[in-house]
Amino acid sequence: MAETRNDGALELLPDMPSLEPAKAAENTKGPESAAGAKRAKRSKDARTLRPAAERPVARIAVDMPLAHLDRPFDYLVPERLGAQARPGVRVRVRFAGQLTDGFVLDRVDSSEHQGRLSYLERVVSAEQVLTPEIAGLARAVADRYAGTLADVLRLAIPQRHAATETGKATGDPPGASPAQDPGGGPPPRPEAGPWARYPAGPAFLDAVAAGRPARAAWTALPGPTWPEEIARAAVTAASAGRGAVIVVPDARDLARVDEALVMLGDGPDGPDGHVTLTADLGPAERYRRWLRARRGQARIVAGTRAAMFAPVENLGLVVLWDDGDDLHAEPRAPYPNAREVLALRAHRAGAAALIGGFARTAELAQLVQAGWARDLTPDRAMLRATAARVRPAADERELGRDEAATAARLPGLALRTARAALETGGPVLVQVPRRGYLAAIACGRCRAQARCVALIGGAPCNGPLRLAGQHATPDCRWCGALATSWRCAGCGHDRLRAIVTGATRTAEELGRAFPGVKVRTSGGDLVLPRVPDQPALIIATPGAEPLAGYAAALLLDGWALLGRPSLRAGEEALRRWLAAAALVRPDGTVLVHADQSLAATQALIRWDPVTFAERELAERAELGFPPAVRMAAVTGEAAAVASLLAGTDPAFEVLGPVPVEPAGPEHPPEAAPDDQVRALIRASRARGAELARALAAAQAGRSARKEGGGVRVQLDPAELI
DNA sequence: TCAATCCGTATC
DNA sequence: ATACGGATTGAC
Repeated sequence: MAETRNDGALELLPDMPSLEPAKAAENTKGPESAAGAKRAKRSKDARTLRPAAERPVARIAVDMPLAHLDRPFDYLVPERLGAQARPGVRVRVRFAGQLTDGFVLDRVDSSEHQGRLSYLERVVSAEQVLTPEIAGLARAVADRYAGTLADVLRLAIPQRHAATETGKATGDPPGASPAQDPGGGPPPRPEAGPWARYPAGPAFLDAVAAGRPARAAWTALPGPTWPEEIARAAVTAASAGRGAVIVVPDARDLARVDEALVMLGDGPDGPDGHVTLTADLGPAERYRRWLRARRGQARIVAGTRAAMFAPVENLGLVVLWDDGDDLHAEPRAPYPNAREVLALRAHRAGAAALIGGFARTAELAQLVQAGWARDLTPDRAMLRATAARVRPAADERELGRDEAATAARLPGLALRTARAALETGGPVLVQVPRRGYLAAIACGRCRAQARCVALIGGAPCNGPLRLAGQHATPDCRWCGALATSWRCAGCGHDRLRAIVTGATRTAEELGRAFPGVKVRTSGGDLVLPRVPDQPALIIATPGAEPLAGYAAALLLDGWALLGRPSLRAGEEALRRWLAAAALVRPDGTVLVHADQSLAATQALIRWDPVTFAERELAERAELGFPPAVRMAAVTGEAAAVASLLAGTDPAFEVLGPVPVEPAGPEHPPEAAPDDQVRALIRASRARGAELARALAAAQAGRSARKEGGGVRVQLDPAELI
């Protein structure tokens, strides 16, 4: 594999002649130092070891987090490891005198390196865990995000579990059952199933079956069929002898995709079957499943975020469900997003891509606008037949201005809608943005928000108070202190009123409004997977909605979703609403409690996420925000950020730096350490790669000069404002 | 004159 | 990050 990279980082390094290690031998009688040991080891190696006859040089990706050392290093392969040290295996090498982990990227005839090469210390295992495809992808992801290959490889390759490699620990001899033969003859036309409901659905499946790299920006029809649609696409790829990678936001979605794959006859762990990967598997099980994919025993890998790097053989399709979910953003450096990684991966591998959900992100709209992906969306007639009717709960009480009044009671229309739906015999979903009882409370007289007066280091904590139940004592969301005998700091009043009503309180109120109707809550620690299609009120926080065929959904407190101080507030609100509305039967009703003049509300009423995303993209272009442009966030101590900015091309537009979130009413002070600043750097999309390269070079320079203070570089961070 | 310490540079 | 080599200090 050709491990080339754009060498912005290397240009900063002085081109020093290598040291001749010859004089090392003279010094060996010195004190027993590590250095002496290293020299002794090296010269002993040189005397006793011979390089392998075939391709004696191994190019190694060393597990070294330093930005200026992010390049392959060459080692000699000793004769005894000649057969084992194949590309992709884990090795131990002596690097700067230390034994370090690494991967063999390639075996070559000779090295460009001027100095003398060390020998590989040992091959950890013969398993070729780093495939050429993943090695290339990891390099591309590191470059895209101004990060290091070592960081990406740590995300991509699970920890080794030695016993699992031999199969002894699992009692699961690989390849024990006979494999069905996928080859032979032209691919039969795949059965479209639910894809027949999309104008471009059958054509997309045909392309996957034929191995063409069709790339679809998918808007899923409401209802429970999306897992089957994903499974059909994946099975189509597998039947054509290609691999498929499916990434979903969480374990719940994964269970549904898993179920759909089984339903289509793709048994888990079976030959040519699929495996599922989640973060909560133990190291042994995780490695076992991952190895099944790597060894070509499972053509389909479905999993959460980290599965985006799963090494399936002969990749033919990548699938990403609900690409707007923030769980798709990796929180560890270099902070890659599953959508970007899978798009990059499909592009590099010549694989098809199926990316989307009920909603559409501005990022996916951008991929369509750029011509990279094509719309895979239902037509209006099919939508009308499938989606529930959405109505706004126009609110007489000045939405948003008097938050307390808005949150305190349910709109009358919502109660009437729920009552009518319950009479049809189905469950009613009530989506409430916040969990708990009262998530925020205020003085009953002057309406100032109730805040914590506990002293922390001499200063009042000032955190927001909440109420865990009707008769509970208010406690602080930041420090947890109980506010016994609370009194308003402003006016001295001692009665509280609600500002933000949570799911628990809503459940309580609905229970009173509908005596005799079963009320259940789902959210937080207790998520109900599914509820029966019987009259009941199901109160859920966004993302925790139990599966059911709901007769109605009430989407409450939309202002709380839309009012968040985020660039993506509208997009996120629509995404959560559509996810809930998609669970409602076609003849059911959805009531959205939000200002109907807002674009997100309109998009829900018309069930038109595509136009909304296009408009969102146009607005971001006007504001100069991603994905219309490429943006980097640089965070750290003021001096460190300044030095990094000094090391990047002054031609890029720099916003800031500004102090990071001065401890404000929204976040506890600990979340924003003093002296942290953040700068944003903006580049046109055309210069995006250049920006990443410049930032990587600046990081390399800082690392080479051992400048202190970490600087976090994030490209296109999810939350800009 | 020798060793202890600091700096700069390289890490195959 | 270490780990070196060479320069620089400081005490005999």
